[in-house]
Amino acid sequence: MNKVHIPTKEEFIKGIEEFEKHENRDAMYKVATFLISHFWSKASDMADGLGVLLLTWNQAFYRYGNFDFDKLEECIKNNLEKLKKFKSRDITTLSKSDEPDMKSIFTEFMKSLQIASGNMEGRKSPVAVAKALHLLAPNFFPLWDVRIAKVYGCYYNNYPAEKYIRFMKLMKEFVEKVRGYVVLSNYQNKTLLKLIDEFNYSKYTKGWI
DNA sequence: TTCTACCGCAAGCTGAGGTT
DNA sequence: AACCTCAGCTTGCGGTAGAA
Repeated sequence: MNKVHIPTKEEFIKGIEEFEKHENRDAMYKVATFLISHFWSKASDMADGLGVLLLTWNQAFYRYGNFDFDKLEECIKNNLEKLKKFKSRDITTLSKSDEPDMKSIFTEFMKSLQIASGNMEGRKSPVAVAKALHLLAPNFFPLWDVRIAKVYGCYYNNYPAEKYIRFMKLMKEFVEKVRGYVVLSNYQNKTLLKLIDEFNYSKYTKGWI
């Protein structure tokens, strides 16, 4: 399915409500968001902030072994200028000319966030990359997981960066359609992309609605 | 009461093997 | 080529039943 199903306002809000009812790890998102914005441009502290989220939310992946914080710090340093630009952007401004930068940044984060030791050394996680990029540019990079990616026809077993770009285009359309559904200040100033992930997670990953 | 063994599970990934 | 399904992987933790 490559066509975006746009929910009604009622369905959308129901998804967000169910997420908040069932999912109690959301505190990590707030803490990590604060750390990233507070320590912006200090790559080492930013890496710690990302770690807060990744090692909790993405525990299903990192239970096999952690990523290397030094590598992540290096990756953030190398991409800080690009990240700064994306941070100030909204996904609705996404254009074809962004694709080379997005692709290279996705690929570099994929390398730096791979499992760094143990039997599963080298294993990569496109889901973790999206979480990291979203924290760094919360109005520009969307969140996904395997179930959500499949529903939107963006399953990432091959060419994950390309699939993520495809997913971004779909989420851009989603944002444009549901913009008027909610007043963000009623949702602890989460971004629309975060709320969309809560909806997607409730509907497609968990089947709560 | 405390120790032990066992079960179930987690905002996932990979590969093989299928279909379209 | 793209896409999907599903078993298998692997670790640490909380809960539980039963033994010591």
